[in-house]
Amino acid sequence: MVRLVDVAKRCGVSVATVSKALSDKKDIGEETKEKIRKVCEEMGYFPNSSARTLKIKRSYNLGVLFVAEDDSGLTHDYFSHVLESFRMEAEASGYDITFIYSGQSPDGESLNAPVALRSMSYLERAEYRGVDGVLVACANYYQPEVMELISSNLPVVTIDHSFDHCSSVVSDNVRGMSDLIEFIYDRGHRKIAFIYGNNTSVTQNRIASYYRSLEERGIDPPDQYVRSAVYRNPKPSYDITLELLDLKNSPTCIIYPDDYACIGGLNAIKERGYRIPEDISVAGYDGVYISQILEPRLTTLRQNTEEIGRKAARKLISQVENPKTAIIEKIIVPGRLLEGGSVGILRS
Amino acid sequence: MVRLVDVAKRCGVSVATVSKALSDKKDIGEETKEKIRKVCEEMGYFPNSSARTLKIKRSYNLGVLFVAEDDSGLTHDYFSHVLESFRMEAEASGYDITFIYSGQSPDGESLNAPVALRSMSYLERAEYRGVDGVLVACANYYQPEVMELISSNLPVVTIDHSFDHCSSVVSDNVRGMSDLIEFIYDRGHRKIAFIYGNNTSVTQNRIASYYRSLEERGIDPPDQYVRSAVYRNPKPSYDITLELLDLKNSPTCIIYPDDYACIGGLNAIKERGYRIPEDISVAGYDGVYISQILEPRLTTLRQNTEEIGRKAARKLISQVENPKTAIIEKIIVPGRLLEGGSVGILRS
DNA sequence: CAGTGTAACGAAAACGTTTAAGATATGTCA
DNA sequence: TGACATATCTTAAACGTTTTCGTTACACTG
Repeated sequence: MVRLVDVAKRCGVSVATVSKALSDKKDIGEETKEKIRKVCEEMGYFPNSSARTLKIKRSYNLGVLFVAEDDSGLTHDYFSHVLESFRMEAEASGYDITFIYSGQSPDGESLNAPVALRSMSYLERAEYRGVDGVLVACANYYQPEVMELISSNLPVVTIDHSFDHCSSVVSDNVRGMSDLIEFIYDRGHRKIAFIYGNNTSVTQNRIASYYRSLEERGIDPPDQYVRSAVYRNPKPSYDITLELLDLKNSPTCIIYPDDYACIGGLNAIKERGYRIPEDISVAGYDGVYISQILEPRLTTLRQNTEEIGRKAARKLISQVENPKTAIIEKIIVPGRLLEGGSVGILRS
Repeated sequence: MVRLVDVAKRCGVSVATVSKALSDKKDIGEETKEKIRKVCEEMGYFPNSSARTLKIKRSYNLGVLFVAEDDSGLTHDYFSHVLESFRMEAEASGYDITFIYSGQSPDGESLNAPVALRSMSYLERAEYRGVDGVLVACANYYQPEVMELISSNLPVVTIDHSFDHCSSVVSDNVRGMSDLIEFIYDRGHRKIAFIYGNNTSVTQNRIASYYRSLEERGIDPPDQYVRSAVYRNPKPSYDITLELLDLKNSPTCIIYPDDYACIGGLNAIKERGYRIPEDISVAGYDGVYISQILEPRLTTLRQNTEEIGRKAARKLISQVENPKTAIIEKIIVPGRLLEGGSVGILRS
């Protein structure tokens, strides 16, 4: 590793001069700067981020806290897309990304681990690594550890959940659901069931929007039409779909918690020998890749994960760089309806 | 942030003593150690990783280089599972994870970025952040930048590609393909087509194993049965499937590059009005989640992503911690055949 | 009692930066 | 010409650790 002192020697100046030249301070002569830059290039100099972080207390490193409900972690379709986009935007601004997790090893037995690495909380971990800010994407925002992090004075941006003391980027679930209902209603459906996922604010918004959108159209769905299932899990949706199909007054369209759960429904429907969309219509949510390569393509609401990730990165970075002036706000990102072919036109 | 000097004052000892007590050196008295540990706990002391890294030149941080062919990055199903498992294992050993990427921002215009952040190569980035080792999972291992990293003296473990000067963890594609062929053959199929993906060593191994497994059974597949498509892309597989179905001597079973591509095939088959597995059989590869919730479940070869990620982490960490004695090796991880229901029994 | 060994701790340098404060030379102005 | 401002560079302290090398006190040995 070539250090400041190496290029200083080569240039015949002090390390301070080199340091200041590189950060373009105005008390260094222009031709000196030029020469230093040239030599740095030649020697392949790069600053040592640890030394730099230690001194200026800015690491240009962002933490990412990712705890999905089912431990799916990175493999979660929605979150991984958000993260990828977040990563790219952060990258473009010169930030690196480090995962944050509590260091509670199974046995506390990390033999070679750094000194005193008893389990840390998320916040402690973030401080230990000196990250400048943290992106929190997490199913259960009310864990004490998560709350501690969010309530700290570290810049934090949350995804799909809002607190009043930190910024958030949320997918517009209210609008998403109403778009879906509108589309389905316009195709003649009146008996629309909704199977929803785990209890989160996302789910609550979708349920509220479902009821409101129907109400606006003079529809009061029976209780049996609104059922609880599990995100990304086809089995509960499969079971409930069978029950819905067996109702005396069965729905003509079923909305699922997400595209994966929807596939459980598809299987139930096929099993009963019904065709989609001729005999019954279905709609998913998320618009994951798979939903658009199935036949028929799913009618679903694609959440704009790129935009969510990008805006989250921008917001977080702006908070890091302008701690005084950055505004705490809730950024709502609309999705887009993918028509697919799983919702049929109903005439009767 | 509470520092060493803070707990030193509180304990009435020097910082050196505290530092040594925490790393359990033998030249500190037992009761002193006990007291220091207690005070650290009370005050919530954690070391500053930057200072520590700067001094000891070990960051307890691992880099991850992820470049998929199609820029899917983290959203790549196979890699994201490997990474998740890698992360968990690293976490259990007290290591954090940071993404490595070249810092070439679109315009080189990261105004607030650290000093002199012109674009760095992967290696430079890794050195800049001081990571102890790097996991490389990447489609194109022959990019100069990737080669530079792999050829450096930084500990590196590669996934699904082997070089003789660094360790690798690879999925057993030879065995995987032969297991698949064996299963299909045993169910009576003799006309087995193989649509393969992009040209990588993984693909080459599968192709070779396909030919060899058939040869062992006295089968010499016609050239039209072995076709080139694209990983994770249903369209080419769709097109080729139609062509295969239209052959005079059409196959009774088609093996696809992966489960996603297989879905393209499924659509083609449905379009022709054939049933699976009654009229034609199909097999995927990977065993992704979606493949097991479709109806019929895909017959596919599940790659053991957890094991691959875990072994990669163990290997990398062992190389980091025992630079002298760690063995450079190629670790081969077998997959497991998932029977599914997409390969039927052929009698004639 | 002089010498030696050992246990327990501290002083200080070092890691590679940044930056406040100081130093030097040069130009400007009254 | 002396005072002062300005431009350019250097010195040195600081960031929070780790670790080498002392130092001190004490016990033991012959």
